[in-house]
Amino acid sequence: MGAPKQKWTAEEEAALKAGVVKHGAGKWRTILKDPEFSGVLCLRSNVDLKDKWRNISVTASGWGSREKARIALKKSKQVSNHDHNPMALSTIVKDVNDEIVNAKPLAVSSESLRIAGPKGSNSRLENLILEAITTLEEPTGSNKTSIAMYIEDQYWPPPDFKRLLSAKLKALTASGTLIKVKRKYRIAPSSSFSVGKSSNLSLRDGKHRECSRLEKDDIKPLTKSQVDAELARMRNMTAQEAAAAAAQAVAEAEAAMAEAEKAAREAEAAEADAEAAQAFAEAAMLMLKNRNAAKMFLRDTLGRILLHKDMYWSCIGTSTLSVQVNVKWIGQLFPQGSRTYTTSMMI
DNA sequence: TTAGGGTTACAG
DNA sequence: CTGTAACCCTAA
Repeated sequence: MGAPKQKWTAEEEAALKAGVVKHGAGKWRTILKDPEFSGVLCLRSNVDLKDKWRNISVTASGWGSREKARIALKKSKQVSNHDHNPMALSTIVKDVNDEIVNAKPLAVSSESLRIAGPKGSNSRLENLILEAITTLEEPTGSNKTSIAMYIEDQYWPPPDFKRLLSAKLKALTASGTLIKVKRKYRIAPSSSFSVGKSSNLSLRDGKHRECSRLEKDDIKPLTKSQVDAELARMRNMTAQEAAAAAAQAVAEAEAAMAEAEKAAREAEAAEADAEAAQAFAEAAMLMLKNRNAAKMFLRDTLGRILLHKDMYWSCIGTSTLSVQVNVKWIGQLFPQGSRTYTTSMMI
């Protein structure tokens, strides 16, 4: 009953090889998460990568470990390479790697879009579909075209993707994961995906660990303390470093907002998270205010820089900074679909 | 998560 | 029917 066999495209195979060159064979999960490859390999799981690599190794060398047992019974006619060598690929692959990077430098993808599925066992495509429907937030559900457009926008699916999508949508509807009404798909209420309970959105490791639990009680101090730390560090920075730090701050905001988005799915938490977003805007403002170099940074870039699709840093006149956070994710509670928080400050 | 054995779909 | 590639199962 499974989905039809999904043959590997040349692009996927090239991406896999490039990934192995970059991270090493066996680091399948790492390769999959690498933004450089995640677009092309969006429909593949780590196990898929592993299996495909095994196939490649077998056919390329005629000597894969899987083949060893069988080869004894079989032909001895192959005159080619003697020892097992995925390495032979590495030189070839290096070029392929570059090709891919140049062909489509996937915009260093926003982590916020990556929503971890409820379980790892779901196929990649299934997760993408759920992610699309969730993100699109269409009240009556999303039709196949919308879902396809979302996925194509975020990733780099193979040519036959549409067909696979149709098959998968059908299967998910049949299994009750999705509900189909008038050619539009919604996530079934019972699906654990829509109830952001145990899903763990993986933030960049280390210092952000505190972000991974955003409860209404600790979110505010958390955001501020983060920024305070940034502030302390920025005291001795050059203009460029300050600019980088500002960008970093936005990245952290993005991560925080991604977390908030998840929490916001529970109606009660939504308002608290909105406050958190505003708190962050204020804290970020403080950071910029206390740093002259940040002022230069803003001026150099014409006074208005889009740092994030939902966060704007503006320069009003020559002495006032404004931070604007557009909170879309509480659209379920607010009919207009979004709410904007703005704070301004003299610098 | 990964490695490796097993199973299934598909092409020739 | 046979071989191969994709997919599944599960121990570690």
